[in-house]
Amino acid sequence: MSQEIKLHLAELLRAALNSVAPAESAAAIVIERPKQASHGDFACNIAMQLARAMKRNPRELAQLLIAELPASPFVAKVDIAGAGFINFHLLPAAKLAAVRSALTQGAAFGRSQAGGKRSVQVEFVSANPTGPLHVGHGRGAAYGASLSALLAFAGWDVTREYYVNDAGRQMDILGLSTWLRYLDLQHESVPFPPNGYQGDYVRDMAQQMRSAHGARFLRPAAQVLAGVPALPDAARSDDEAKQQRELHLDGLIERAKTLLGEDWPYVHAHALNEQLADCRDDLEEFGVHFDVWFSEKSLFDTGLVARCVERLESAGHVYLQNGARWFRSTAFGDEKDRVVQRENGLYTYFASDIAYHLNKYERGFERIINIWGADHHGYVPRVKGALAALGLDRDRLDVALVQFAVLYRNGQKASMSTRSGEFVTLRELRGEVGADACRFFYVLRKSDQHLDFDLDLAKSQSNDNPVYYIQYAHARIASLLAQSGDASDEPADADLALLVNPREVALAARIGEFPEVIDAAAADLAPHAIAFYLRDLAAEFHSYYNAERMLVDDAALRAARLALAAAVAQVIRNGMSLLGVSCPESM
RNA sequence: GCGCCCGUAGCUCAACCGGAUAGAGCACCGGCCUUCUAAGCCGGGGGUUGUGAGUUCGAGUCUCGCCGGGCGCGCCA
Repeated sequence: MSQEIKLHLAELLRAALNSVAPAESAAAIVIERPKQASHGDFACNIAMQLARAMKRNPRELAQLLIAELPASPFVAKVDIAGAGFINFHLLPAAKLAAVRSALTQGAAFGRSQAGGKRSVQVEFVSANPTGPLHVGHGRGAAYGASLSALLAFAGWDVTREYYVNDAGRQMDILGLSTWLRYLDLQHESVPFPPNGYQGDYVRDMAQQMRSAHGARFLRPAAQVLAGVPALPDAARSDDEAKQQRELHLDGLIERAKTLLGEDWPYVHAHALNEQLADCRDDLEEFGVHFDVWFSEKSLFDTGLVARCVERLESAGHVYLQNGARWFRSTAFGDEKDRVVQRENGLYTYFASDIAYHLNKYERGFERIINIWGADHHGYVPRVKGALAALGLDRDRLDVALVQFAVLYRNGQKASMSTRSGEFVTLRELRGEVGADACRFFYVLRKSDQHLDFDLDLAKSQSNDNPVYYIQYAHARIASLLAQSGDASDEPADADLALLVNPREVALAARIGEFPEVIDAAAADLAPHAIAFYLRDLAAEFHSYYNAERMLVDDAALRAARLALAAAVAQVIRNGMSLLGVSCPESM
């Protein structure tokens, strides 16, 4: 509704401009919402914009424009304010119309065609399946899920995708760790490497493996260590010692592959599948769904990584140095050139990532959005550079960086160390504060801002908690509607003209803003704007509810007020569902 | 050292891509439950938007310097 009004007002001004200043008739006319209610419902700064070029006083110019404005069935009055703003005040009926729209359109109210059914891929979380998701992943999950829902609501054809890093050394380490714990269970103990995965979930997998397969993977401990470089003294933390620990780990992986032979892929896959399944369950319980789980390994299996590097090479963007192949990313805006194939012949993670992005383009997405942790920001120029080098339009890719979330408990930072498996997992967080509060708190900040996650606040069943504040408004309305129970209160039939109270008209106008909020939030990739809007809407409703009685004796007025309340509830449901937060009928 | 991001009320954050008197929540102070859910409402104090300049009708927003914080600068992923 409000978009149509905006267009309508712009047309009125365009007509006025044509007669006042034909030379400037092509000027951009921007209609905006004033912050202050006394400045009307919409405002335009065109008079100030043109004042200089036309050498006129802006207020005078505004006066001339207003005089030439065609009549409108929506506008109550137009006046000049400040330095030359033209302020439009709408008739109450124009604002109350939003109530009817919300009720008739229901769950579709606010939906927009802005995306034009264009395809967009949103890739998010994509955590290594080497252990439980932690609270940092949770933020990416919440943001990605809400953003995806928002884009879909705004008319985009959205594909939600998780990139599974199932090809690299980290997965080998997980497989090895699981196998060593498995041997341990069978009393073939090898000292567990300090840089292996220490968490209890690894022991759990080992236990499962033994239950399912008995001694199938059992090998003598003495053979596991044969020929493996020794570990340095545990107390040492210098670079050389670190290097030795990595060599030790690589040696163990080699031994595992040799000793297990054809059984190694099974152990490897078992660990991967277990972790992936766990991750998927975790996310499902968080209300986060994916359409595609894309395997990094498949990029190697299909030869796309190799083809990709060849394609860069034949385009003249790859050179050989010290036995490695380098992509000349500096030619495309990166700080330094990057290795794509190492001296030992293995491709780097960067190489498979280029292939992955090429694959995204080949699948025909018109737009690609990557949601990455902010620590990857330095990675953006090289990926975009590689796309440009492949002759692709790098601007089809947007990278949304999500800053870290820091948990606070009793005003103290909660530890989040990944060492020795002692991190706060997403599952623990959900268990402690609940999925609704989690989802809401995660998106209550702009994604590129650091997030201080106050556990005590998120948990509190009190008026301090913004999640409940909005849910409470919804529950109150549900209660009202349940109590009316009168056929004559059917909201859709109500005579909205009876809503003459300024609070009621203002609340209706707020409802009418919802479609604009959706479009703006989608354009900015900013679901937090929905959370802020819903809080404002809830506040305005609570205030109205306290000031006026809804269930009055006058049946017609009662129906009108219930219609207004029902419309508020509908908007709350629509907004909250985009954020993945429930709307209880009672609290 | 170089690059990117960020400094807004005591705290946590908004501010419709340059607009009007910079707004919310928490915390603090004072009021409102025999009537629709008090997880609510009403009122109050609190700011040189880190800092210095510049751009213009107009700057929290754009440009540059400085101060402070975060992240990144591997033939790791």
